[in-house]
Amino acid sequence: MLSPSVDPSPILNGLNPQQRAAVTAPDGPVLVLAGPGSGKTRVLTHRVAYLVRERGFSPYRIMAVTFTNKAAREMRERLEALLSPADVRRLTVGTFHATCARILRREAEVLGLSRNYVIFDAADQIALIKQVLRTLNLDEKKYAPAALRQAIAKAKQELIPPEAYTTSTYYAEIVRRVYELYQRTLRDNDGLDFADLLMLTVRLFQEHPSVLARYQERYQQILVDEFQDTNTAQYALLRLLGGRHHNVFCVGDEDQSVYLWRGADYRNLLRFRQDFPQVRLYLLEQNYRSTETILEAAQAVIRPNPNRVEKALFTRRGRGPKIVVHEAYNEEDEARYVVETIARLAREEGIRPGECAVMYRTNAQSRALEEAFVQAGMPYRLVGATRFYQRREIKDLLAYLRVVHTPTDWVSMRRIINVPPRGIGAKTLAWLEQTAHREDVPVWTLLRRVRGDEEGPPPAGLGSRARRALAAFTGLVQGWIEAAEGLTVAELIRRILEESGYAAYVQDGSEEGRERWANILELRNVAADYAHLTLTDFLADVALVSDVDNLEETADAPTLLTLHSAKGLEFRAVFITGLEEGLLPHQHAFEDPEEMAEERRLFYVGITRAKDRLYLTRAFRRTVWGQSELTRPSCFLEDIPGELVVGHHPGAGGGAGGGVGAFKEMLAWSGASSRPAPPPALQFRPGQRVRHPTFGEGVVLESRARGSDEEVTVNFEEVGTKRLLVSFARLERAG
DNA sequence: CTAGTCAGGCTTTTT
DNA sequence: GCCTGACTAG
Repeated sequence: MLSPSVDPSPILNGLNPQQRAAVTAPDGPVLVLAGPGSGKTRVLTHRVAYLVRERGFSPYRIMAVTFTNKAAREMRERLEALLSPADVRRLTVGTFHATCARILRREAEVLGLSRNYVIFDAADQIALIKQVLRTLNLDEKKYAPAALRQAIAKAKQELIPPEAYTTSTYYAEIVRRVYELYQRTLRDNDGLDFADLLMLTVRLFQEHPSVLARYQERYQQILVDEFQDTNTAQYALLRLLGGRHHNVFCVGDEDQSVYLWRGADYRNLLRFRQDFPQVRLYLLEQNYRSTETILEAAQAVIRPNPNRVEKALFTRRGRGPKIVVHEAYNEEDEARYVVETIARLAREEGIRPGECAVMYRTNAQSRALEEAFVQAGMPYRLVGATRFYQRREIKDLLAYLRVVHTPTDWVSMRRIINVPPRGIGAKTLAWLEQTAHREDVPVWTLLRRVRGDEEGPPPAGLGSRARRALAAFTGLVQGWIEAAEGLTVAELIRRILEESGYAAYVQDGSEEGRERWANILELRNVAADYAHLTLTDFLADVALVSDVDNLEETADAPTLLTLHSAKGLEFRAVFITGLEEGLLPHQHAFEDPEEMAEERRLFYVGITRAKDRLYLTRAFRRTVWGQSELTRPSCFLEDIPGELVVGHHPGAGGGAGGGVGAFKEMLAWSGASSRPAPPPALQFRPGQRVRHPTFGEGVVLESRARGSDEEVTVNFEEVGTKRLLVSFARLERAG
């Protein structure tokens, strides 16, 4: 293991020549074009370590920008092996958004911004847009808040403020008017949305050259991961910050650009080469992740995309097993196939469930999969969909905290002013909004007048019941504001939960209520973990974390996630489900070749997550909005060479004609006959007593072969009837 | 004012 | 098929 040739620098140990060249690149702009699994993160990390240890840069002068918080955390962890803890702490490592948030907090005054601004996430933005629509007397049925949000975000990403928003259509005129009032209301509430974080930082630097100069001097080395995903604002930021020292080190892969819709522009790769003419180019073509079979399939899938530079990717991992294409009857059958195969992989190939991932195009597809996992009694980890921070109870509690933090935040207050119900209804709300608007004061001021805390015109037009309800609510908030000073965030949460009646409101005795309460306790635990954080910091951090960031590595359970969230991750076995026309590629892509190219890249990202085994599945019938419909295999499947694949390869066309009865379809569905199922010897019999580690003891009701596995139905004493797969559920005979 | 029922729209993808 | 918003009875 010990090599006789002593390498002078441990930082370069174990790097291949291509990686080494990139890591040791001389000063000046650098662009590393890296294929999937080529050790991008490694190169980035080692470059940072190299700059500190070999080139003598202070960690304080280095900024590394990643795409997700998870990537940032991973980078820090890797750096801890190469640098001293003190050095790692002094580095600036984070996402664009988090980094900008910090800069803005520090420089708030220059921009005339409140230092205690609150970050509005997508749901908050929607709520605010709805409020704006009401004020402007616009019908939210006609002007979808989600579409308006998208339009506003797009403008901000392109650094277009409301006053510069030009319009040529009636709809665009509406957008402009909504954007204008949205932005004003946002500021009145001391709020910044995601796009603001970037746009305002760019503006800060553009309009205040002395501030820019300070940051240029501080960050002499800038490193960027996933460069292909930068949008106009982010790129402008890089250009500004790197404008003096030109030491911008970008790593990216245009074939993995999947955020066009979010404003990402892979043409920034070209722009970068124009704006920094002395840029040095490095290629990383060796793939360390996947087998030859998987890598070849991936390249075959991406090749048809126009205007790309072909990379000569290669791997030394050997051929590996073939890719399995599986056609299931419907989405439930597809999900069962996935669960059973994961079980089989664990049994026969030593691939742990935790090393498997199940991917899909849309979040809606996760339901059928989840149900299959639950039925089999197999734990799973779900990324996205019902995101923790988007759950109602979490948003409610955060709204309470925000109100205590900034009582003039009407968007948050509106959310919880009557949750739990305390007699403040629609009429009272309308009165508050109108009066506040008419007198041009925050609602909070009005509330204080109602309670008599503040001098002002008497509140006319309020009934005595409403008045009492409002005064009581104001008293609660006032109490928390006063208490907040001396309390940790966790203690404040405890008090709010109790005094607001929210605890009792959630714990209504139902199963759902228990779950919600558990989520609330989890948030309180998060707060307790960060006991040193002030309420301001806590709220800021919470708004910027996403689900992938908190992916626990420990539990041995498969991960369910969208293809988008899969970026940057790797798994021994990957299942890509729903390979159907209209789903992958998605319906929206058919009119626009650009979008179609992005769908292809998305599929490419999915394939290249797999190290050893790749499964591509589809359902012959799929339920869309409660209607079961026939599907057609994804056109992408045809691009994978037949010799890389076993199983059902399209070409003969799976879709049966219309007017065929369900029974005939079942026969026509080739998967039905081609599934070999040698029934295993059954281990359990009805009547037997069994024990399960989490469900406790129970009696077997039924046991039957399911594929190559055994499915047992058990009536547990504590939790009732469950269906379990023997290979997963750690079921023992008892009694 | 609340709690219940019902109709209609909805699904890309996320920092 | 699920969630949101509108409507209705108490």
